[in-house]
Order: sequence, then structure tokens, then C-alpha cells
Amino acid sequence: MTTAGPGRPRKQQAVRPGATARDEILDAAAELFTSQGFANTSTRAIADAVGIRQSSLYHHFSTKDELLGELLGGTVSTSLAFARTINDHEGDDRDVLAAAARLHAMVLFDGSQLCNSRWNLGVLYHLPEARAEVFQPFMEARKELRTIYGELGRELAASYDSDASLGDTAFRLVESLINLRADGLLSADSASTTADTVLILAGLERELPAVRAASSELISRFGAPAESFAG
Amino acid sequence: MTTAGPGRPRKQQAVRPGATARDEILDAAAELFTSQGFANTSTRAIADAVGIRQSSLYHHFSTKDELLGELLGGTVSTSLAFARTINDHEGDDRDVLAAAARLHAMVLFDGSQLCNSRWNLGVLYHLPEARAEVFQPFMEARKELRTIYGELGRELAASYDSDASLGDTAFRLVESLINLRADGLLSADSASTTADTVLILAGLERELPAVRAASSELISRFGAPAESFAG
DNA sequence: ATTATCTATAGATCTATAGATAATGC
DNA sequence: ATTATCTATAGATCTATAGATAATGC
Repeated sequence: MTTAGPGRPRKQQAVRPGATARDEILDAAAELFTSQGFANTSTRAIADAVGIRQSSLYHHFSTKDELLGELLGGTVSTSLAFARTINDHEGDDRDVLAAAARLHAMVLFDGSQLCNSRWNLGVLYHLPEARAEVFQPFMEARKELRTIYGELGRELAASYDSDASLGDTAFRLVESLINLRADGLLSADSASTTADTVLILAGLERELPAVRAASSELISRFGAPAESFAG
Repeated sequence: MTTAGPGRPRKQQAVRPGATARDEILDAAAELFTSQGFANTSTRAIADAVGIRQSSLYHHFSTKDELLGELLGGTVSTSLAFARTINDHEGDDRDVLAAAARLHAMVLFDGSQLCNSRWNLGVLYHLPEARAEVFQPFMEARKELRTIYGELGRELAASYDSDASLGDTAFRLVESLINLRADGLLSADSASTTADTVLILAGLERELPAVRAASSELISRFGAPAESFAG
């Protein structure tokens, strides 16, 4: 219960989760943008879903684009933070299995986020509107994440005889979870089987249990931050 | 030169490929829908790209939805036809390698189509508008294609110790070519390396050359129909 | 005074239709 | 007569702004 400041209090009985009106609006926008697209979602529809008037949105956000920007920002940032953390960590265990564990952990972390977030936020990156100039920073962040996957894949390929494009393939498989979810084809273990598939591609089928264990530790050590897993 | 019938002739100097005005309109719609999305593409923009007036579109198509329907239809139909043909063909060579060759051929055929078509038509399936009821037939066709991938994967997994979800993974990798293309990351051999990746996942790395050869034959026998590869 | 809401609306679209007009073959 | 184009427009949006109003704390 944040102590209310001066001013007219915001409307009662929130139907949407979120402590503030701003959060409720973002939640409604996420639902509608992911299910109907950006251009097909009117500001009136968002307001209706929250239970306020269309023009009241503009007290919290100055343009419709700003709403999409907020949602795009929330998605990559956690994935990128996790990837940077476990890869910049210059520890004493930088052997091949550790590299495999890092890749496994990234696939599992990013995949779980895509599968378990309240709305299928990954589709926002595929919206045609996301390619507009205003949103380039978010696309750049996604590109950086892809680069980390690629480098890690090459690191692994150098030790084994596996394909140098392993990291790119891993990224593609992670992204494809977005489509599976959009088509209602996710199963409970989609993210973890995807992570295992990457290991099989790397030729590490026999080391699977060991790598899985190391991956789990990475996630529990570095991957359970502020906002939890549910996105 | 089709002999013109009676009536006012259509405008001169076509900037768009296509024998008929209808084809030019579809080409312009394909470019704009794939690059900007459906809702962001006005009928006026399509008409401008063709060099006619907005209302003239309605002499060839009765609604904007009809344009999208035509484009959606063109994409799956060839993939589905190829998949049915090579799988319904009850020949004398239905051994394991033949099954692997069929899967390889499907990935290569569908992947090449996605990579080499004039516009990145695969993205149309990810447009939020494609989920509307009117377009269910096309989504059903895509579902059938996915099912064929899945069954073929299980057929292979039964013989080898590979994962039963191999077919689903193959389908996911093929679909991810759409995203690669949208991000400008296609290389000349993206489709063929994707097909090889599936074989590696199946544990058939050593049989790669033999399967590739059989796959090529399937494509040259059944996969070069009327409309060619370029979609 | 401050904040969050509201009503009302300007201005800019966008889709589809009505009906005129031009250019051909019969 | 037939076909493909055109001009003009109705009707329905949709985004963002202007300005009034209500409910609180100081």
C-alpha cells in the first residue's frame, strides 16, 4: 500500500494485475498487442480493457508507441543481463563442459521466459511496427544477445567437431518457442527439451546429465533476479 | 501476349512483374504486407505501388482480406503438395534411409522456397491478421504440413535412437528461416545447412552424403513443378 | 495545489461504393 | 457491349489535445 499523495485517487476495483494504473495499462497493452497486433489495437480498446476512458491513457503515456517501447524493453533486458553475467564471469572453471553449461543455461533461461511469461511477449519482436527507427535500441539488444549465442557456439565447436553455427541454431530454436506458443503447441518441458536438443547437436549427448547439473547451478546462482522468472 | 478482349485496355508501362493487373497488385501487396504488415498497408499504398487509383483495386479484388487470402494460399500449397507426393508414394524403397531422405528433401524444399521467394512470404503466417476466422483453411493446411513432419520424425526415431520429436524440431528450424530472412541474416546455403542439421540431430551424420543424394533425387523427380522454385 | 480522471472534438486517416468515362472488339 | 480505369464521397474509424471536474493532502 503506497501512501497516496494528493490528487484524485485512481479508479477502484482493478480487474488487471499491477500496483499502479500504469502497470494495468501495460498489462492490457501486452495482451492486446500480442494477440491482435499493434495497428489493430486501438487506444480505446486498451482503455476499455483497463476500465478507463481512452484519453486517460495519455496521462500515463504520451504516445501509443511509448507503450510498445516499454514492453519491448522489458523482454530482452533480462535475457541479455543473464547472458552477460554468466559469460563475463572469468572464473576458474572455463573448460568445455562449462561452455556447454553456459549455452544450455542461456537456452533454458531464455526459453523459460518465453514460455512462462504472462503474455507471449516474444511476438512483439516480430511485429512489423517493431522495425521502426524508434525501436532500434531494442533490436540492437536482441542482436547482441544473438551474438553472444554465436560466440559461445564457436567456442564449443573449437573443442568438439560440432558445427560452428551451433550458437545460431540454438538461438533459432529458442526463438521458435514463440511460434509454438502462438500456435498453442507448448508442452510443460518445451524449454528444457530445447536446451537438451542443443547439447545433442553439439555432440554432447553422453555428457547430458553433467551439463544439465552445471546449467542448473548457473541459473540458480545468477538467474533468479528481482523480477523472477515469470516476466 | 494474350489477345486482349473487348474493353478499355489496362494502363501502360507496368513497373511490377506480372502478366495481368491482378498479378501486379498481388506482387505489390506481397511486398507491402511482408515489410509493413497488413493493417499498416492501406489499399491506397498498394494502388500507388502499382500505378493505379485506390478504388481501381476493387475491380480485381472485392476486399482487402481477399488479397491476403490469395497470398496465404500460394505459400503452403506447394509445400503441402510436395510433402504429400513424396510420402504417399508407396514405393519399394521405404527403408530408413529413404525416410531420412524424405525428411531432408522436405526441409530443403520448404526452406529453399522460404529463402528464395521474391518476397518473404513466410511472415504472412505470423501476421496477427492471419489468425482471423476467414483464413483458417490456410492455417489448417500449415497444420497438416506440420503433422507430416511430425510423423516422419517418429518413423525415423523408431529405427534409430533419436528423439521422437525430431520432426517437430525440423519444422521449427524451417520456420526459423523466415526470421533469419526478416533480419537479413540469410546466407546462400541456409536452407541446405538446415536440412543437414536435421540429419545430424537424427544421428545420421555418417550417412549424410548418401541421404543428400537420395534427397536431391526426390526433389528433382517430384519437386520442380509448374511454378518453379522461386515462388 | 495536485493528481487522475472525465467529456468533447479536431484533423487525419482508411475501406468500400456509386457512377462517369475511355478504349477496345463485335 | 464490355472491360478497366477514373473522380468523388459516405461512413466509420483512430490518435492526440483542450479543458472541465472530482477527490485528495497541505
